[in-house]
Amino acid sequence: MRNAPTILHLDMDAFFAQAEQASKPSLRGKAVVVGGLGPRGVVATASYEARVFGVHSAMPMAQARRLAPNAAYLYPRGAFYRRISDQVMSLLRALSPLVEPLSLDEAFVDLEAGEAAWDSESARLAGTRLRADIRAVTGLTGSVGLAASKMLAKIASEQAKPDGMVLIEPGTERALLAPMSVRTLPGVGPATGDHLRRAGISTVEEMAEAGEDELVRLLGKAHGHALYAMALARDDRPVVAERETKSVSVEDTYDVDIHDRLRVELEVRRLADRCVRRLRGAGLSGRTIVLKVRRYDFSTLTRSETLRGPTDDPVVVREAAARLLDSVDTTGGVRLLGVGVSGLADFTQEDLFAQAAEEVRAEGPEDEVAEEPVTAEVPPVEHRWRPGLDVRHAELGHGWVQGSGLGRVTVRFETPESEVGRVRTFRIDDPALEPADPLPLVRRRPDEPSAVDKTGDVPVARPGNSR
DNA sequence: TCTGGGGTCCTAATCCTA
DNA sequence: TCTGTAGGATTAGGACCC
Repeated sequence: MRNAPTILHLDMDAFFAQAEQASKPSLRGKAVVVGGLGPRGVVATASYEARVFGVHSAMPMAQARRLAPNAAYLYPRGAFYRRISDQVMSLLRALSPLVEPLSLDEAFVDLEAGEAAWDSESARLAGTRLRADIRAVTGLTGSVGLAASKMLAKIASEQAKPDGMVLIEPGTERALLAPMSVRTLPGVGPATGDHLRRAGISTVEEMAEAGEDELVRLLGKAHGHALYAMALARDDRPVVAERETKSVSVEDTYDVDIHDRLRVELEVRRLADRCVRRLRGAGLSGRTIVLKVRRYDFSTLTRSETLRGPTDDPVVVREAAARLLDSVDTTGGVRLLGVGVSGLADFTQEDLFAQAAEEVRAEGPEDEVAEEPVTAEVPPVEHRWRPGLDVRHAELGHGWVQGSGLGRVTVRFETPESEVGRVRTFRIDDPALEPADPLPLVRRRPDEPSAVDKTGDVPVARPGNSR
């Protein structure tokens, strides 16, 4: 492990919720919950104002609504968040070539590799500048952790939240970790946490005292060794810039359980097509097809089949998924279906099954179905006016959907840079109203110096919308 | 109103093959 | 040809992460 705190972990604060608040002035300072709004949705992100009511990620949306009935509930806008994420990641890559994104809103940066920092002093400076740059470019706040290892940098950013920075001085790590809950360590979730607690181990110190052999006995070889090292604050994992994809999958949870076997088969076909579209979009093909079924009682099973060679042929994936479904009993109903492909290759090999399917197709008339093109799915009408979506009205300009139902849609007309806007209600088929792209959160004038300018001073952060 | 979606990694059983 | 075995590949499930 290095002896300078030059690994940086960035974590955007309540990212989705904060982005929505920055985008919609009327939501600033208010409880905002982003997630699935259907009957089986869960919370993706809750703003800090919503967390006061006990709402947190992964909580069933129904429970969140009971706890915070007056919060704003919004659908996630993935493309919008991705755009902001790209801006943030660019700022990180300006610091170092070694940037490891963990998700849209989190990443590790090896500052030493980028010669952006070499000791505590320079690391602190880099972190401070980065936070200011993120604020200037995106209008949002992120928290920064600095330490000599990934694990500690992540723990530091957790402590820094929201909108802060924490640096863990080398040498102080073990003392800092000792009193913390075992759940602080990466890789200790609910199951492992319970397991350890039943063995009388609840703090990191107790873990270290238990010893490596005992942890291996309790948790298995890989997990035991890894967690013992973590408990001693030993973590040599490097920051890895390019992690290649190992699998591609899609899944859907249905609002009500599906009982009809034909409908189940139809859904599996659609999922297979969607999965292949994603696979091809990434320029990949794969050998192993996986079917996932979650039954009415939440029991989950997977079935997989490995082909002789990689494929990205929708017909081949559809047929494999259908074969796998044959071995699954779906009486009683299913709540979720999923199709995935693993064993990926970044080339597309003409595989034998695809060839066979091609030959059959050339002959029989029943291949109308197999010929069905892999087309984009058109969203159902009721999803056009999802809460949170940006819209544009011919006369009233830019706004967002506050709610819809009973043939009406309620729109608030405001933009990231405007005052809190007014609300108007329209018929859902009003021709003056159409979906719109999100507006940028920070408008950059052409003459404004770039926030990434290395020689310039730290840009002045914009006022407002901190969370 | 119980429990999303997209991933990764590990383990253990079983099967195949040398 | 029969038998035993070691090791890799496949399969299924679970834990964890954001």
